[in-house]
Amino acid sequence: MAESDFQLKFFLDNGFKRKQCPKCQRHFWSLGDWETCGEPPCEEYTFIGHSPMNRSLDLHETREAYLDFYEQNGHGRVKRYPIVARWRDDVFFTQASIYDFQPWVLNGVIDPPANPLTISQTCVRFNDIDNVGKTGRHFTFFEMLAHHAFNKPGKEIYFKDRTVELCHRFFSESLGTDPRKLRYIEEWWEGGGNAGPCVEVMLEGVEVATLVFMMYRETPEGRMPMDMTVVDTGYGLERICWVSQGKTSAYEAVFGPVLAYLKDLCSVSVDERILTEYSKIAGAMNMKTAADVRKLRELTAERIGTSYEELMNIVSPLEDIYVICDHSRALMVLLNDGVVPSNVREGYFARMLVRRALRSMRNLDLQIKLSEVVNRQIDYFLDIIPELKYNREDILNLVNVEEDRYFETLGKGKQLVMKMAKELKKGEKISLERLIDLYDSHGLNPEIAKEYAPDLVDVPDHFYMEVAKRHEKPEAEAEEKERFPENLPATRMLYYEDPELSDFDSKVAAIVNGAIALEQTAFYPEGGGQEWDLGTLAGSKVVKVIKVKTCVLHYIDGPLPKIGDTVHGSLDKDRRIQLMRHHTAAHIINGCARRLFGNHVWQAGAHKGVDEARLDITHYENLTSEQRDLLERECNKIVLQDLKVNIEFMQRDEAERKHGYRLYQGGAVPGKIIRVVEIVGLDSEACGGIHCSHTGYVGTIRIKKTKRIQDGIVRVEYTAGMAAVMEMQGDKSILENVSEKLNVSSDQVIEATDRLMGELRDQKKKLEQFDQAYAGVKARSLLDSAKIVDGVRIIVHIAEEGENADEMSKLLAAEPNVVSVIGVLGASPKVLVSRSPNVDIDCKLLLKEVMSIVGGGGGGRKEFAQGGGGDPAKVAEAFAKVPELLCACRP
RNA sequence: GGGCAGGUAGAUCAGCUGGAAGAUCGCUACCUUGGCAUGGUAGAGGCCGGGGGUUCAAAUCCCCCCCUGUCCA
Repeated sequence: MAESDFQLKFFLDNGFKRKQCPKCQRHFWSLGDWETCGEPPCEEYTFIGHSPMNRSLDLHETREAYLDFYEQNGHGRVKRYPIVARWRDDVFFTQASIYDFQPWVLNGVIDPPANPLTISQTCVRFNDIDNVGKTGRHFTFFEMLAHHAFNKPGKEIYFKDRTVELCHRFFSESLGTDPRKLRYIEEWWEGGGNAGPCVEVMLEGVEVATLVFMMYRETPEGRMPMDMTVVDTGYGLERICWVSQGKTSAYEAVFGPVLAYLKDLCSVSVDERILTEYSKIAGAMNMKTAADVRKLRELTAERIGTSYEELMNIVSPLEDIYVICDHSRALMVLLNDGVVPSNVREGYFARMLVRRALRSMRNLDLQIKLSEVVNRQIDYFLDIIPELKYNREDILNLVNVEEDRYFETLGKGKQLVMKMAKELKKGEKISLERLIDLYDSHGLNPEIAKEYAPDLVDVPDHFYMEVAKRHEKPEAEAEEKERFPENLPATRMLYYEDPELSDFDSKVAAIVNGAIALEQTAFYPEGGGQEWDLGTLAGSKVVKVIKVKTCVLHYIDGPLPKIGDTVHGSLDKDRRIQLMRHHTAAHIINGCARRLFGNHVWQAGAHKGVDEARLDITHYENLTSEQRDLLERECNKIVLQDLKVNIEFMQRDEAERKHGYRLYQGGAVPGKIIRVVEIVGLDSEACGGIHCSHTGYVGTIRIKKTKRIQDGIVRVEYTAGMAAVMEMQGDKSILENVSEKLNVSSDQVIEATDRLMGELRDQKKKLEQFDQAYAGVKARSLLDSAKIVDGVRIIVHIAEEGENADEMSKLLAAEPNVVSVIGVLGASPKVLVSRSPNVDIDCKLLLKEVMSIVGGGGGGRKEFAQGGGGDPAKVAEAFAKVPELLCACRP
């Protein structure tokens, strides 16, 4: 970072002065005469109770004011991108407006939807979730207002000067802020592999915007200048709204009717003075643990001259209300954009929101369902996120399902706590170790555990840090990806122009990493879960075809041609057709599943091979066999209706207007122009795959099996076309085979199998009965011929074929005055020693003596012992000595 | 993707450092009563998630897999 980075013409021409903050040492620019940079903790909030703006705006008005201003100033207004960043594999959620354009716009693959552009991007961040409700300014869900400009060489839009000017004019002209109140802090920004100078915009103690000027790229060789420089701004919608209203916290400003509703339900009254101080101190604090929160409260209590407890009584219900507002809002957007709550990945965050919100509702003793709150959020956002209208029912259903699941978890947790309580000694408490266990393994947080057992649980301040410690582990190393050179030649994709084309000629454009890049190709590369085409190229077999950016690379099993050679390519047509059928079938299944089960159904992954294919969909429970068959019937109805499949390259805006965000099923590429595959009346997806022109061409669709591969995701295994026929024939031959073996006709197979299984069970039982009876007879005869020593019948017996030694041993011991030693010969002999309860002999000792002769091991109790191993030939010898050994085993 | 907990009768769960699979509820039949609630007696119901290993012997110990729950990214 250099001083020259910030010597902007705009600052210099307009009389801005550069100063250094004496507290944080950073430099800042302002028209006003300020001592410090203005950012907490160097300075406190100064707007609460008296907004610096000339009008008070609610959330929606603030957003509109912003977008309108930039639209008036030559920016294209762009609709928000989904909150699930499906176009990226490095993050789950959209966390900033620039995410919308990474990596595809920034790396130059596609053009931005407008340039310059303005957007209000829905974002969600979970790293500060513990601060939500407490600091007055942290949210999980928020909107980032932004204006972006992408400057390509020779096609400059604007950079630092214009950016700062626009920002300054927005606050001063549009919102009517005294321009002297704005302070611009010089900073440096790094992230996502890019870097550059940035300016933090401070207003009355609040950072209302950050203006980033991306101009460097981090590479293994070091920091390099970017070909394209980017204006990346971020304005906090919620913060601007807050400042404009001058309320005690951002929550009071942005949550609107939902906050009013909850306050009304809980009948909380607010002392503005307390909240103002609380908010000011919170603004200056960095809170990490429960102890920090307590410190915040103590400081506030001290400042306003009240006790900690009194302050708690006022503040904590409000905090819970804020949490509910925030989480219900975030949930609404997450669920609307296709997240299904689960225990992994994106879904976990939705689950976390539900559970945390429910916990707060519990603290407040609210007797309503969470879905009721979400429902009100939907009302408030209906005009901003129009899809909510269609998704409302589904969103509420998901919340209800998740709420029920949480109560199940709580129920189980309660049982566990009760069990632990029983095992504790008097005066003992449940250890920290076990509390962490309860939370980490069973989802029961210690606050609730304390509710179940108030006297047995102490929750330490550092509890969640202890949990975090458990998860500290060396990170798994990332897989080394194959590197390709920059600037690969773009390939003309003949498969899009004519899907029927199977033979073509092309010049070789380049040889890259042992693969051929052609000027044009009919070979479809791996993509969208569809396997690549096979065939021949330049006289050799094609092994693999992939796409890197806009270049298709062919790997062949043979000598490589030279650059500039003209080569002939020929596809395996049958394979291509089968892949097409499976791909179109995937869209049909996806569309039907959504129709049948709800709008939360999205594609979560897919694979289309030749013999079989699968589609993973988001859904909260596995399909029943009835649902599976229903889905299969619906899909085949679509096939029989022979619907038209339209494929069209469209302007992104137009495509979204026509089809909505449903387009982005398989990881959408946000470009200016997208390829839309539309099954008329059923499903439209942005998709690069090769498809059938009509659904009838797909042929029969068979849904083989559905499986819950993880919480929230159901895998649908299916086949279509010839693969389905092959499978049906396979099933037929299995049935034939079985009916032949059972010697019945195929429609009697079920009956015959039932009968057979019944017979088997009866036989088994009869055999057991016989076994028992035979053992009884045998035992009796052994008793009759037993040697009697001192009134005790001593039975020493080597079991013959068919005798049940276990049973006999048991029966003998049930008679009075008996000691029995039974041996079973075999590769490894076995010895059982038992006695009547009234005989005082140590069976274990006796067994030990016997086994010391035979050679194996054994063990047991005084009443019964068993052992084995050793030499079977020595069993008889050992048994002959039993009478004398017996004397040693008397007490 | 990683960590942790769990999988035993229809349900809820015991089963300790390996040694002959249990309780409670529910189910069936019978007894007690004029009938019901109930009480009593008897009975049925188990590949101890699957596969491999150690051992004379595995529900129990070890490894792999499957399933469920949970926490973290």
